[in-house]
Amino acid sequence: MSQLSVSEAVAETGLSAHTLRYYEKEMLLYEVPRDSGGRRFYTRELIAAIKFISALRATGMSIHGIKDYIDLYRRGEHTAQQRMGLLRSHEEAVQAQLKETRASLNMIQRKIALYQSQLDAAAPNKQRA
Amino acid sequence: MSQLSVSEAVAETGLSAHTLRYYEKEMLLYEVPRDSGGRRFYTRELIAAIKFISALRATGMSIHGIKDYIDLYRRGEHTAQQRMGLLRSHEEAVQAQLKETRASLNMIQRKIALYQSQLDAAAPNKQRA
DNA sequence: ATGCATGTTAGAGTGCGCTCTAAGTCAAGC
DNA sequence: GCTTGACTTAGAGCGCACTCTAACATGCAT
Repeated sequence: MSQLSVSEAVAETGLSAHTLRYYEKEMLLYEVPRDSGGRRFYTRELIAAIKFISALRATGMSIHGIKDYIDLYRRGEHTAQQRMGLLRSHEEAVQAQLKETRASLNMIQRKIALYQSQLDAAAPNKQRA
Repeated sequence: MSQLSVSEAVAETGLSAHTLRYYEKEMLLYEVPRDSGGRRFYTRELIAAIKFISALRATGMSIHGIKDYIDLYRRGEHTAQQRMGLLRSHEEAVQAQLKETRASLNMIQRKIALYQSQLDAAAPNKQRA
C-alpha cells in the first residue's frame, strides 16, 4: 500500500491522471517509477510531493514557480536555504493575497447587508411570519 | 471631479484602460458616457461599479458570473433578491476557498519550520552570533 | 500650423493550466 | 482466445482573462 497505482493516486491526491502526467512532463515530478508493463506507480514520497505541490498551487504559486523550487530540491541538500527563501517569499505573497481577499469579501458582505436592509424595509410584516 | 477621464479612472481603479474597455465589451459596464470627441469618461457611479466588480474578480468570481449579476441589476429593482442570492452563494464559495488556502498555507508554514529547524541544527554556533 | 499625449476601433495574440484525442499496449477474468 | 478496463504516448485543443497591435482621431500647448 505504499505504492499507489495511477487510479489510487488520483483518489488520494484529488488530481486527474492527466494532470499527474502533465506535472511530470513539466518536471514537477521526476523519477516516477514504472512497473514491468511500463505503467507508472507512485511511492509514498511522490504522493507527499504531489500533495505539497497541490498546496503550492492552491495558494497561487505558478507551475513555473514550483518548478524553480523543485529544481533546487534536485540540486541537493545545499539548496535548503534557497528553498526556504522561496517558501518564505511565497508565504508573504499568500498573506498579502489573503488580506486582499478579505478586504474584497468585506465589501461584498456590506453589499449583502445593504440588500438585506432594503428587503427588510420593503416587507416589514414578514418579521412576524 | 465626479467625472474621471480614462487615465484618471485607471489611476483610481487600478485596472488598465484595456481592461476597462474589455469589461465594457463584455457588458459588465454599460452606458459609459462619452465627451464630444467620442472619448469615454467615468461617473462616480461607474467608478463604484468598477470597484465592486474588482472585488468580485479579486475573490475569484468569473467574468461570466459577474455578467449574470450585472444583468440582474439592469433588469431592475425587482431582481434585488436574486442578486443578493448570487452574492450570498459567492460569499460561501469565498469562505470555502479561504479555508482551503489557509490549510495549504499551514502546510507550507510547517515546511518552512522544518527547514528552519534543520538549518538551526546544522549551524548551532550561529545562535550566539 | 505642428507636435504630442491621449484617446478611439476591430480584431489578433498571449500565457496559463489544464484537458482531451486517437491510437495503441498490457494483464486479468471469463 | 477474447473482452474489458486501466493504462501508455505525442500532440492538439480549450477556456479564461486579459493584453496588445495598427491605424486613426482629437484636443491642447507652443
